[in-house]
Amino acid sequence: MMSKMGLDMQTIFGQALDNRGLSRKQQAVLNASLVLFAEQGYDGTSTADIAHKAGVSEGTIFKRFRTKEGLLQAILEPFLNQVIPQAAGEFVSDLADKRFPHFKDLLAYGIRDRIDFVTANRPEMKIFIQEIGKNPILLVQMTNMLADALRESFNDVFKVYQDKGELVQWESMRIMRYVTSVLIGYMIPNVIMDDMPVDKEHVTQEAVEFLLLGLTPRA
Amino acid sequence: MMSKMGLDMQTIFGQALDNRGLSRKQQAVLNASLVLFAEQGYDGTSTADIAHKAGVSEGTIFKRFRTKEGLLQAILEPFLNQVIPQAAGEFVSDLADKRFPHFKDLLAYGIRDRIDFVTANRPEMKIFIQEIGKNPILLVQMTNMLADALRESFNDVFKVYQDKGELVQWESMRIMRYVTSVLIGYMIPNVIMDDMPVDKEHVTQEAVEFLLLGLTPRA
Amino acid sequence: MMSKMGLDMQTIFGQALDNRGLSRKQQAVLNASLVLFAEQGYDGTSTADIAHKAGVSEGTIFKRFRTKEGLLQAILEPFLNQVIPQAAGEFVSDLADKRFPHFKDLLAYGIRDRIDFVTANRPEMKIFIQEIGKNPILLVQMTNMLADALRESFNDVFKVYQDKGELVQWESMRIMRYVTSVLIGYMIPNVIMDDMPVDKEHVTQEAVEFLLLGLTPRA
Amino acid sequence: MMSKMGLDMQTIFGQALDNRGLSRKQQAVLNASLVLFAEQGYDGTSTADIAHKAGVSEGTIFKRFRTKEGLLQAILEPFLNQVIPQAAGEFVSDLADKRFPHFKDLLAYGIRDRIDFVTANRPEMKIFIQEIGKNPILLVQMTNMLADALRESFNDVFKVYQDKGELVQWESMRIMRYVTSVLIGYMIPNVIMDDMPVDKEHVTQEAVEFLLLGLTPRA
DNA sequence: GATGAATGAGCGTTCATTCAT
DNA sequence: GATGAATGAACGCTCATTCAT
Repeated sequence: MMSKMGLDMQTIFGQALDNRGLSRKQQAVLNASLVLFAEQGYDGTSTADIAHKAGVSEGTIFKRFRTKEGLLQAILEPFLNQVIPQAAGEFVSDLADKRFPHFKDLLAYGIRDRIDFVTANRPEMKIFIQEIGKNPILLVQMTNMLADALRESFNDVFKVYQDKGELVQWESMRIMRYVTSVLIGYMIPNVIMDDMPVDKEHVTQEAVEFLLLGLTPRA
Repeated sequence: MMSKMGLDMQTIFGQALDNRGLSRKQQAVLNASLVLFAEQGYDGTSTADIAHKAGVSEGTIFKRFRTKEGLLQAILEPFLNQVIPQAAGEFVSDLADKRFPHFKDLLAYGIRDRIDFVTANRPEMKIFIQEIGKNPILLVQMTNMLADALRESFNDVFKVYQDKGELVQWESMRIMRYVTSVLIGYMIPNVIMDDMPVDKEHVTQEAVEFLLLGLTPRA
Repeated sequence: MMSKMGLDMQTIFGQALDNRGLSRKQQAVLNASLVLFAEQGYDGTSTADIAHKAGVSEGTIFKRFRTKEGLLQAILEPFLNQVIPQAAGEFVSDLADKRFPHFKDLLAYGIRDRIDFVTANRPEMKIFIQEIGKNPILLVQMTNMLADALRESFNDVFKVYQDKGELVQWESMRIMRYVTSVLIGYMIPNVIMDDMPVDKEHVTQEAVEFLLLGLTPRA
Repeated sequence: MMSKMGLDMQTIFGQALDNRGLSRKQQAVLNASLVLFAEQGYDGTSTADIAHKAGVSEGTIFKRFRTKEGLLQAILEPFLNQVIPQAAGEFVSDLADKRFPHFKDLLAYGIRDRIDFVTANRPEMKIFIQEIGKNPILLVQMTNMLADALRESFNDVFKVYQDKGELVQWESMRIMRYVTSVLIGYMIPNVIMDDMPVDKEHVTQEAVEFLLLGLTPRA
């Protein structure tokens, strides 16, 4: 299901591809690209590398994906078509549905959830981060889209706790900025380093402790 | 206004280069590389691009810097081994010298100062960020270096306010993590986008408000 | 006339190449390299020259041969490891099979045969000579290889005539040294100069006359 | 003193240089070139290598020698201006002066002498051999010059022994060819390999034994 | 006379892309 | 649809040569 954000990736990437309908070989190409782009970077990976790892000929890559850039898009497009709905619509409605008794509970749940999300999408994250360096517009577009899509939903979610006096009366995007910043601060080394595991409970506990302090109004 | 720490990167960087006896043309090569690597990435910049922008022949680049990689190192090495440690050391001793009456004052001063630092070193920052994607060890090295260099100093600085009951009793690196994360959250778009200015006072005021809340012990 | 030893280098060389599955274009690359390396030397020949002469793109060279050095090896390796040992082995067993009545006959036959061999492999010879100047170990390796392979065979062949009193009682390699030296003395200008023909019968007659004198025991 | 052969090197090399009158730095350049060209070949040696080994600037090389090719000429020209006179005029008149009682004595003396000569000029020899591969005309020119210059002198020297019945009645250049070929056969590995010493007495004894046999008329 | 920074043409090599099979 | 040989433009880099000091 498409998120209600109506996030049209065509807008970002032009000819987005429907990855469903890919043959097994084409899937192998996509998997090989994902791993190699994440490991060695987009520029550091040759189409010959990809073809070899995927066990196909070089021609096969271009038959389907037209250009090397098209391969990158085929990787990032579904990532952005799921990341954004999930990080946005599903995530926030999930939070709303849960009707946590206290903001603290919501925070802990949300942080654990996002740690899982990042962990599950590490290669795509890494590729995305590297691409942002070269194409910064990606970052702004995604940020703006997220902001537009989530502001109202988070307004609603947060209002409950703000009314209870459990959450500062800042606008929801400012609150999200701090939560996100702290989370990123903990996760960046884990995303960038392939072999650095994350202690989910420890991170969650520390982050919640700090954020709760910073986001709870003083008496 | 530049921070009074004397954090003038032009000065530090310039001296480092003078020490190497770089000629005007080689300086031009370094400047062109700095701009182009930041704008288009290392891989996206050809040595012909650099030579053209610097107004020199391609041979001139290799005469002094041996390889394209050597050019990157000539940019990052002084940044990592001289600029950052020096700036960090000066920063923390500066904070200690100032003997701010309250943690709030220290926080505001420090944040403004680091915004200036980032602003003054935007191209190097951007190149560094991009390189981290390919060579994650850089990140670990820098983090460890800074942690080793600053832990004790910050322990001392923070202890004053912790004793006064103005600062939570966390270890200094944890406190720094949150300050840094929040600051990075505000500055990343500014570093990555060439043309996105930062509203220093607004960012300082917001960040201080949140961090003060999150780092002040509850009654 | 080609020697009946079947010393058809085209055949041997060609098979070696076929075994590698070289396409027609790659064959053209090898042929062009052979001619150009012999004419202008390895260093004096650019890969662009080779590509142009072979009627292929420069990329084609590197697809199969990896490096320019690889091209040289693809020429010399079969020459050294297949052509020369095979030719040497066939040569000596051929000499043994013929059971010439007198050493004089053997000498004349062998000299004519080796003149044919050198004539048929002039380009490879020339390249090999030039490479020896840079990489002298090649010479030692080949000399040792030939010595090991041929000593005993020549011992047997020569013994017949030594027992008859037609050949001095020196060890076979010393005898070979003189035959080879004289032959080389006659052939070197022919190998080095592209357009200098050799008068096979005249050389044979002169060389046989001298060698016979020098290798026949005095009464 | 110029040899009486009147060997005008100008003819071969155009602008031959008078190496006398070279400053100490220029001599250092020449020495460095000699060693490096012999060690790594002409193409394998850069002018930067030479300048560094000679302890001068690159400009100095070109001030005096115009081009890298000019350096090669400055090395080979005196070699050819001494080698040829010495190998020719002085050598042959020396042989004549000695008035050896038997051809055998002349042969032994001459071979020892040429071994010494080759040993003393190994680097130049090696460079010359390498250059012949690229510029075969050098070989023909030198061979013809030697032949023209020496034929009559050797005719005279050899006639003494031919009249005594100690030497075959071949023309002197044919006799020289065999002596030279055998000597070259023994010396080539020594010239090409830097570290391969030559057993002068052993070589002399073996070579004389064979050549005497081959060049003495049968009863 | 000597320097060495600078040059720029040319090199070997890579690689995304095409296309005949 | 898949192949992989072939392409050719572009790359990083070398090096003989020049020239202002």
